[in-house]
Order: sequence, then structure tokens, then C-alpha cells
Amino acid sequence: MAERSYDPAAVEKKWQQRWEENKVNEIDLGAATDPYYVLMMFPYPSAEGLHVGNVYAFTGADVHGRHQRLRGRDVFEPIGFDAFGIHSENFAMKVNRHPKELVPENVANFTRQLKMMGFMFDWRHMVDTTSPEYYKWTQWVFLQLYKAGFAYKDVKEVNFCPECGTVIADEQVLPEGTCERHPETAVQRRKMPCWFFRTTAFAERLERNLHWLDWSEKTKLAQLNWIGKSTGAEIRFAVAGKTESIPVFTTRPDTLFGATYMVLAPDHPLVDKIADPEKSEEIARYREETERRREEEEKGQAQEVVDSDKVNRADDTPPDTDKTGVDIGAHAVNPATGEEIPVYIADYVLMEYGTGAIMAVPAHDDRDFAFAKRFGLPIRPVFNPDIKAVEELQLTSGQQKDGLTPHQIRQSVLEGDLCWTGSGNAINSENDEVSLNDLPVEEAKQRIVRWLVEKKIGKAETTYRLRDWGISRQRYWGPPVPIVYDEEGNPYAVPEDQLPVTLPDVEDFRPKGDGRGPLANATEWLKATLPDGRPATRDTDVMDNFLDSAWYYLRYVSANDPDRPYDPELIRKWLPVDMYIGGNEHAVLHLLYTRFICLALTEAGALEMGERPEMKDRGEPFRKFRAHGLIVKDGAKMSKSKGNVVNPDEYVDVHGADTLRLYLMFLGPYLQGGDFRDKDIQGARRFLNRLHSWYFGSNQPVVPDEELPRPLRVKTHKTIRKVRGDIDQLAYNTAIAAIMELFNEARAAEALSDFLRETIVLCLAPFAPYFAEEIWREALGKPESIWTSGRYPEYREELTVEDEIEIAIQFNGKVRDRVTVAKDASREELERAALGSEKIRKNLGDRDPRKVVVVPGRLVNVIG
RNA sequence: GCCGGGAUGGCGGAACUGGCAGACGCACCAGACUCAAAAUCUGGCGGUGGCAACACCGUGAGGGUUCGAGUCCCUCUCCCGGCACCA
Repeated sequence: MAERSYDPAAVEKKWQQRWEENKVNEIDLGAATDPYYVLMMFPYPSAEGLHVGNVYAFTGADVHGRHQRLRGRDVFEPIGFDAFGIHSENFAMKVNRHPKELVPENVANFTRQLKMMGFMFDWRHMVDTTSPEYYKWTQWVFLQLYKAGFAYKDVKEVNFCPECGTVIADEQVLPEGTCERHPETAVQRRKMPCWFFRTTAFAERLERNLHWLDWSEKTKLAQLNWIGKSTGAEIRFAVAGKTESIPVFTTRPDTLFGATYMVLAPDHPLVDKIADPEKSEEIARYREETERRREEEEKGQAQEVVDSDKVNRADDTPPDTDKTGVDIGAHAVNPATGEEIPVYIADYVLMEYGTGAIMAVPAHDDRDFAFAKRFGLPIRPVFNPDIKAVEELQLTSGQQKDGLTPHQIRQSVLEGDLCWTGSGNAINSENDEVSLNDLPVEEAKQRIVRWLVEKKIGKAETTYRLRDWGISRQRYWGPPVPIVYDEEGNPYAVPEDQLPVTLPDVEDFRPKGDGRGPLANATEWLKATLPDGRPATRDTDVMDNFLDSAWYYLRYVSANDPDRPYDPELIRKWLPVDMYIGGNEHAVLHLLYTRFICLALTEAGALEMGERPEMKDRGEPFRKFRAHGLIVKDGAKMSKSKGNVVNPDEYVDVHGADTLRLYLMFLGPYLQGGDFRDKDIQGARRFLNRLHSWYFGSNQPVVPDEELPRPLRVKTHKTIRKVRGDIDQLAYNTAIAAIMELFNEARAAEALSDFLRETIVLCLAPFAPYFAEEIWREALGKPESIWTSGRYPEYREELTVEDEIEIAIQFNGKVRDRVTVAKDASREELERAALGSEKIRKNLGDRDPRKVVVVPGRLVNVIG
């Protein structure tokens, strides 16, 4: 075969065409016998085109999918476009064009680039969230949740720009706290009616399932953090002289005897009912102050972000002396002591969390302690600090607590001069009915909760930081909320057979000035009819972009089905997704909303995914999720302002997609990310060049595999094992290194075998799919595509070990010599070999070794 | 402040459950080819000393466990990410 040089452009163009002609990437979902669903986070098709970050993410997923395919599985690897939402809309406004025109252009460009990169997508399953055929079903999803009681309308605070006269999204608020379109106008917080999804109803399952899901740990951790589960108790405090009672949530019910006052959030509804009327002015003033302070704080934080890249937020935490609050002139009764205790409002208690009220135990809570000091409130210690814990605290944190010894610290706590939140035993905690004294924290908790339950004034309780998901956007570029209102303003679901509620083709999609979404101006479109014939008005909001992307992986299987969102049979067969790969920046929002939607649809009876043994909750959409790392350029983050954004087109033009893919997967551990360096991509290109000329021009004789020298065969089988294992773990960089090693040895070998030549190209194929096809067909002369006829080679266990191995001989832990021994040499043989070494004898002199450590297969360490 | 992740040659990065540190690649140096350069090929490439054999040092810093530590334990420094008055 004549040697010819590697021309990536020609190779890639040829196979891209032929694959399309021969439908190599098309899959029959119904007929597949061994389904494997590989999913990657679908992109928002920006005007700039595919970012190298997308390419990195997609390549990693594609390598995984192609590897599975070579191992004989029926791999479904779909793609789509997340083209609704604020990004598209903002960009459209900026360039003064309609998003409706821009999206198809961007999608076309993305499609070109995605095809160019050689991803194994079955384009027949492509979805576009902005097409009515898609968002019809997004609205359907809303209706399923609405019918099941998981969607409701409420009033919530949102960002409002007075200049635009409309609500804007968090993402549109500049760091300075001003509107991005009016940088000199401060954004206000206003209460607006919005639709909410009841994510909190699933808080427990969302939390619990994280403990067994096979997801990247850091992703699960971020979600756990966000969901913020905490267990404790709810306790009702009677208000002296009133019928009302104040429920509080606490994680430390065991400190109940030490509760010496209470605090309500300033906006707690009970405040007006129980406060001394004489205090109302003071309360009103405090509420205003709180509001103002919060706004300033938001701005201040924003300002710091502007001032410096690295803000030391530690300074932000308000010093303890900053605690503010107002005595509202009411008294509550501590149910354990029977004492009347004062009730305050203070901004350190938040209405959004727990019950919006706390029992304050200054002796054992830092914040309560600071507040009590400030307002001169009694501090009653009810736990005797565990002295070991005190010592340890000093040791680990290095803090000297004002230079006190552990015993002095304990003494201070007992005198109410220090706050102790660690372990210890209860004291001063006894009444006629219950005593916690001497009990450690956990036991005291159980004891007091039992008593509270008996007295019917409390119970064990779990709260979550997670809040319901507000999905209304007073915007244009999204799916309209499928709700209509009668003249009294009562909501009615749009009947499913009337979907989609089409986004009207308005000329001006910009927000007007009346505080409602642009849809409010589509006068004709607004008119609707109720099922009973009465006139109705449409909801003028569109739904959050995160809803579009919360169910797209379900639509992929039935992308073109006009009659239903998804085929239940295909869903049972293909879902949950086997492997989902994406960026960890979506750890909380997208991935959490997605899990919620799936759980809620399942609960609503609108979805039933297949059974998988390890999936303990049938409503979870992803069996595995892996967060890939981030890619930087020359050690710095890529950003438009720095002008160091890598455009994949440039590199594909010069080197081809295969080289770019190979390089991206080689530059660092996929799950950790890495550094893109222009010079280094040369290495990947050179490797392919060398391979190409070797496959087409090597004049090494080809012999039956058994006739190859054993070390080369061993290397081959070891490589197969390593590459397979590494790809399974997404350790792509080391897999590629192993292939390079094998190739380096093969190229230097006396002779080759067909098995060896096929092995190298099959191992490489997931990384460089076009290149591999070229070699497979043109150099190896195979009649069919590697992607339909290729099978990942099997390694033979007995061929992964050398007959003879080299082991190290150490003297006192330092390598002094090496000897070659049979692979299964006994301990005695090894010891003899070691002691026979001249170097060891020299080191040992005429002494006898004190000890000889033998590690079969590895080394011998002679201690002299 | 809390919770995660990290620190290994000139550079990106390897190293299974403690067992030959630096795989693979980039850069660099030398040689071959060339009128020359590029490309390609061959060899070298952690530091110090030595003609060499070899010796000593070396995985952010300091201590510890062990026959043996990049890997395990303790303390500290710095970098990256998330959360933050969450009761």
C-alpha cells in the first residue's frame, strides 16, 4: 500500500457524508435489544457558536457512548437545543432583531459545528424547545402538575426595574444591583403574582435519594447543601394573656430549659396580633429599617464583587454587636420552666425558614448569645461542656478563647459568660414532669421530644431550606402559561386538546411599561373562551427556561410524535438515562428541577420509567451523572473580555475534529478539567500523523498473533484492559496515554499481527471516530463501517502477565539493584535472589541482614 | 466562618488496596536527513557532585506511623469551587 499523508479535512468530510448516507448513527429505539441511553446537557444555541467548553463536554459524553457501542450495546445519543429563555431574548434585544429570526440561524450554525465534531447523534431525534411541537408538551407538563396539585399561584417578591416597568430575572440584575438595560437604575423588589411548583412537597425524596444515587459526589453535595435538611422539633409557646401560640422550629429542643426569650421575624404575621399596641410605631420603624438595610446590603455585596475579583466575604458576616431588634411588649411562656419570657422581633430571624420564629437559648447559640448580650437578656446555661470537646476545640481551631484554659472556658460557660454549642451533659433542666439532667445532647433531645408530644405542645420535625420553584416570567421568549382567567380572575387550565397555547407573533417583544409581560399587549391573543363559553383572558406570563430543559430527555425518545409527549413503551425501555454528563454549574438548578419534574410527573401518574435494580425510587431520571471539569486557556479562565475564548472552528480547520477531540480528552483528567494550550495540540496531531503513516506505510511483516514476542502480546492485552477500564471511569487522558505506549512499542517491533493492528485502532476509535473509520476501511480493508462491524477487542487474562518480571532489590528501603525473576517466584527464591545481589552484599558487608521483607511480584527489602 | 477539591520536573499531567516517583505528551538539547529551514526520524532530558561507576537530595511546609509514605495520621501555608445570621 502506498504511503500517503493524513489529510483530516478530506477524511472527515468523506466519512461524515458516508455515515449519513448509510444511516450509521440512526437507531431503531423500538427494535434495540440492549438499550443504553447517553445524555449530555443540551446547549443554548448562542450567536457565537459552539464554545470549546461545549465541545469538551460533548466529546467526553460521545467517547463514552461510542465505547459502549463498540462493546455491542444499542446506544441512544440524542441532541437538541435549549433556545428559549433570557439569553436568547437579551441577545435579540441587543442586536435589535427578533429571537424568532435569530434562533434558526444559530441552530443552523450549531448543527453544522456539531456534525463537524463527529458526535454520534441520531439527528432524527433532535428537539428544539422553541418549536410549538415541543412547547406544546412543556405546557402539558405544567398541566399535569397543576392537576396533581403540584402547581399553584401565589404572590412573591421579584426583581422589578422601574425604568423598564417590568420584572426582570436575577440574571439580568447587574452586580451593582441595577438593571442591565438601565445601569443607573436600581432594581426594586416587588411582590408579584407568580406560578409556583411545589418542590418542597418532594424535599424529603429529593434529599433521601441523593444518598444512593450514582452521581458525582460534588454534585450531590451541592444539592444536599441547597436542600438544607435539618432535623429537630417544632415547639409551640403559649403567649401570656392571649389565645395565640408561637410555633418555633429548633434543632436543639434539648436546650428548651435555657430558652430565655423568643424572636419572631420582623414580618411574622403573629407580630401584629400579640404585640403591645403601644409598640406598633417602633415595630413599624424597625420593619422599615430592616427593609432598607437589606437592600443596602445587597447593593454593598454587589459593589464588592465589582471592586475586586477576590472578595473576602468573611468580613461580611455582621459582627455580633450588630444585632438589632425590638421588644414587642409581649410575653411567651417557656413550657418547660413555666417562666414568662419576652418576645422580640429581629432581622436575624428569617420568615422564609422554619416557622419564622425561634426560641432563643443564648447560652448555647452564638447568635442568641450576641443578641442577649446586646439587650441585656438573661443567659441560662443548661449544658455542662464536655471537657474533652473543649480541649479538642482549642486544638483544632487553634483559637485560645482569650487565653483561657479548658477548665476556665467551662467555668465561663457555666457562668453565662461564654456560649457553648458543642457536646456536654444537661444541667438545670428539670421540672415536675421531666428531667434531662446529666443526659448527653442526643438523649436529652429524645427525652424532651417525648415529653413535648405527651403534653401535645410539640413534635419531632424536619425542615428544609429548599423553597418552591417560581416559574412565571414576565417575558416574551418562552412557552406561555397554559392558564386562562374568568372575569373574577379565577384560573382555569387550558384543555389539553387546545394545546399549544402558541406564543403570539408580536412585532415588539420588548417589555412595555405596565409591569406585565409583553404578552399583555397582544390584545387579540389575550382573548380566550372558558369551557362553558364565557369569555376569558390568558395568563400573560411565560414559563421559566428551566422548565423547558427539565423534561427534554423524555421527549428525545419520541421527538416527532405529534400525539403524545412520549411513548410510554419507549420510556419504560430507555429511561432512566444510563449516563448523564454535564457541567457542575447546573448542580443545583437544572439537575434539581429535573429530578423534581420527573418525581412529580411520576407521582401524577403521567410518567412511568423502566425498572432498574439499583434505582430505589422509580421517579429518578438519571442512573449516573458525572460532572466534567472545567477547561481553561493557558491557565486562565476563558472570557470574552479577555479575548482568550477558544473557537473550535479554528482548530478543526487546521487539524481536524479528531485531533481536537483527542487533544481535549488528553489534556487532563476529564472529571477535573484542564488547560488548553495551543502548542500541546500539536502532540495529538503528530500522534495521528504517525499512526496514519504507520497503518498505510509500515513494512513490518505481519505474522499470526501467536508468533509475536510475548512481551508485545502482553502489552497489547494489558492495554485493552486498561483502556476499557479507564474509559468506563472517564479517565480518558490515561487511556490515550496507554494507547500511545502500545503504539510506540508496536512501531518498534520486529513484526506485527492483524490483532495488534486492529486493537490499536479500535481502542482509539471513540476518541477519533473519523480517523478510526479511515484506517478500518482503507488501511485494514474492512468491508463495513467500524461503527457497525467493529467490536472492542477482548483481552485474555493469562496474556496480561509477563513470564518474567523485574523486581526491585532494596537495601534499607533504597533501591540498589534489580533482578529478573519468574513471575511466580516464591518468597524463598526472591530472598535468595536479593541476597545474591552483589550490590546488596557490598552494602551488607560481612554482617547478616537483620530482616528481609519480601513482597512477591514487587520487591525485596533487605534491612541491614 | 462552614463544607468540598487541590498543591508532584521548565509545562500539562501519570503512579492499583502504602512497594522501583515523574508514564504519556509539550517544550528544550544533541545527532541524522537537507544547500538551508520546516517537517520527519534517532537519542537525551528532576536537582547537586563526579570522566565514570556511583552517591546524596527530591512529590507545598513541619512532625508522626512503617522495613518502606506522593499515597495513612496530626499541625500549618497557599490556590480553586459551593454555602453562609438556616434556628
